Amino acid sequence: MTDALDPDMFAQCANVTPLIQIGDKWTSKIIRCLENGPRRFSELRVPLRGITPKVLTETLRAMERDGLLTRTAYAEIPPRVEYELTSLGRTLLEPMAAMCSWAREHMETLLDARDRHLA
Amino acid sequence: MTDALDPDMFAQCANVTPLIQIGDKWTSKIIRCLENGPRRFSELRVPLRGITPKVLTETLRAMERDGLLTRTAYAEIPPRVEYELTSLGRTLLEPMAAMCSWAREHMETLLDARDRHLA
DNA sequence: CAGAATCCCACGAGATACTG
DNA sequence: CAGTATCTCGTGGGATTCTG
Repeated sequence: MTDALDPDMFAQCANVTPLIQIGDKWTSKIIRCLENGPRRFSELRVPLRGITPKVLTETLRAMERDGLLTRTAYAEIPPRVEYELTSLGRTLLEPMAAMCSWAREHMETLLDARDRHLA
Repeated sequence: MTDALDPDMFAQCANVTPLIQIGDKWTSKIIRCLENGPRRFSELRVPLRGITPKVLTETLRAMERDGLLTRTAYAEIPPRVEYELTSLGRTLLEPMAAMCSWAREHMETLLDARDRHLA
């Protein structure tokens, strides 16, 4: 059902994230990663380009605490843990879509203005 | 035309801002402050509860650089400076409304989950 | 009034190494 | 594989003081 995450799925978002953000630096990206179903810890690390395990753990714990996602650990070897958006977490997809839409429409204008100001 | 800003206009947003944010800590609040027309430096300081002049200046300069607002200085004594949203800046009002709407609907649920997790 | 100049600090987040 | 445990550091943002 869920295909592998695109390693470059955030390549275009480099400038967007600092301007419009949900939660901390990584929260909104994690939400997008979980949009199509549960994902494993290692799976998330791929598109989140070089996030350290420590920071990923911290972020996931905070999101779990806020009821945005659930953490499910399977007693297997090797261990497997899956993260999945809750219904509350999924409600964030809507405002996020609005922000992405804004970014697609206006981000270039903003970056142009910024560049012009450097000259 | 524009009434004075409500000093407590952000009283309810204390928990919302850290979760959903545009730009840095103050940007989204400044946008709201300018929603109904131009405002002066001192006028902005009121609802922005204890923002220091340095930080306010930095934030306004960054927003000006990004083309979100314009700065107009009048050669008077005492000096008067007005800040006003550009059309680009006004386009942010729409995604902001979506986020505020989300907050109104779901923030309590989130804070409940957070509280429950502390127990 | 609208800032500029300094000084300062917490904390988000990265690097690195280790483990059940 | 899915984390912990430390250590470290940049910088966003605050406090304070001064000025055209």
